[in-house]
Amino acid sequence: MNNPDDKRSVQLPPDYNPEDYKRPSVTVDVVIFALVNDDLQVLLIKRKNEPFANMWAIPGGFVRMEESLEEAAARELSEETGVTDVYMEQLYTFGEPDRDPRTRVITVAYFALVPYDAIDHRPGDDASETGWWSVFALPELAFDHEHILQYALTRLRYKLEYTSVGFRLLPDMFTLSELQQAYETILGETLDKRNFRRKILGSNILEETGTKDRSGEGRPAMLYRYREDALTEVKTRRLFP
Amino acid sequence: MNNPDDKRSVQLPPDYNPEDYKRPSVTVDVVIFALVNDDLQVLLIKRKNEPFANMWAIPGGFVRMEESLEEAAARELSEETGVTDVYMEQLYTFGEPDRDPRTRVITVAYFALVPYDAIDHRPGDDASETGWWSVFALPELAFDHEHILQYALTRLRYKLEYTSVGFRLLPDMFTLSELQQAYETILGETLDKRNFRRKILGSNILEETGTKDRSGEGRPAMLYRYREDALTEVKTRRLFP
DNA sequence: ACAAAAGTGTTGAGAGTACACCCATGC
DNA sequence: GCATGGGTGTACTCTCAACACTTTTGT
Repeated sequence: MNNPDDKRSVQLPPDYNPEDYKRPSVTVDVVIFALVNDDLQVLLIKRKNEPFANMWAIPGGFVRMEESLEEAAARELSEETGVTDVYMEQLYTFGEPDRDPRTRVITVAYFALVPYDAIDHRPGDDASETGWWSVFALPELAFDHEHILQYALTRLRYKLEYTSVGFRLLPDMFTLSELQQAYETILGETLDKRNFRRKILGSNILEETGTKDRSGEGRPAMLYRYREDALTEVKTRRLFP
Repeated sequence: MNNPDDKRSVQLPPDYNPEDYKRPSVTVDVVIFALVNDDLQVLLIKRKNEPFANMWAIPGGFVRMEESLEEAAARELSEETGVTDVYMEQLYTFGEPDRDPRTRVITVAYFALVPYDAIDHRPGDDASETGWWSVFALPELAFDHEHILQYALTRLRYKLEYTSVGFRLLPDMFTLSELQQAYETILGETLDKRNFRRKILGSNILEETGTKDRSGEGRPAMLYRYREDALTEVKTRRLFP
């Protein structure tokens, strides 16, 4: 895999044209969110090379010439987690000239919501050290990744308020209490159980599975799943009628 | 430190592959909206060269090595309209490998809202033919620009529903009827006058200028201006309490 | 005085919010 | 039978949406 950090000098190709080399590099970075034990965490990679050696960074890499940005982001996600087919959306493109001290790098940032139980936890193929970090207790991050991560977190919270993507962080089947717990963890506030259930069920994005969760201590809870045919975006009240 | 402008050698990844080494070009495209005679229009440029010669396209250009994406977008806007300091936001980054048939071009799209009276209408310095086109009657566009433009229009309408950026298309001072007319033009629906005024004034983003518009036929209307200290984003009802 | 556009309130409906108790199961 | 979490309804408040007439000016 391309590691944007390991670089060495080579002679230029024969069809060298100075104009071609004044192009910025383009990378994709993917902020990968998951819920781990009622904590919202992100996957980070420990850098091995300068600059920012031994600091943590958001996973990412160069966009290849033949792949789309979405494909590049999905590839990065898959390489790090083994997961495909999860919720992912383009976040923003960061392109300050000095964000990478070596050269001009423009990065198209994505964020992904991954059910923790779907993640492949075997050591990464590129032997790089990865780790899950709580968004509430992050290490110092390389480049402008702190900024990107905070932006992603803001967007995730905002998105939770007017859509129902929260369940994308849960397993295929889940209880309403688990879903409510997820929302409370991410939004950082407690929600009323009856109102929460009324709104979620009223938005019609979930369906009962008919089975019940027997793992807990008290009364078994109905398991729900996402209705594939449902619209994720729940229309909120508009500013203008 | 590596010098990105070094013409004799460049830094490459360890698993160097000539295909990977080619970098995509990065451009910014700016969808420039203005209200012209109660019509929502965009500024387009007629292409003179292949591909898509003689077709219309969204103004844009390469990102220079020393400028940020925002600076590049502002520069393009200024070159085409002479306008600075208007509302502009990043829209989305489009990077399908085949969107430009010549080579890989990733474009960071912005959209700008320009008061029509602020536009410099002298012929462009680069002698390229530019024109304002109604978004409701567009010509065939080059590349994937039709897609970008429709995306921008969707975003603008969506944004109007939960923020109050509409007045960014109007002169410094404007009447509430003009503002309502702007919203109706963009959203494509009529709005109730009393409810509109109550909401706009209630959101506290405007202030009276104390002067009145004497140009119309009937009763002169109060002129308002944007309160510089106001928050543009009006908080809407959330999905979860 | 009349044409033309500006400006102004009220009411009914629906959604949001706050709040407390019974139910099903395992041990 | 008790501990544990699951599940349910109602009343009040507030925002939204629909609706028509008076006021100010120019001619």
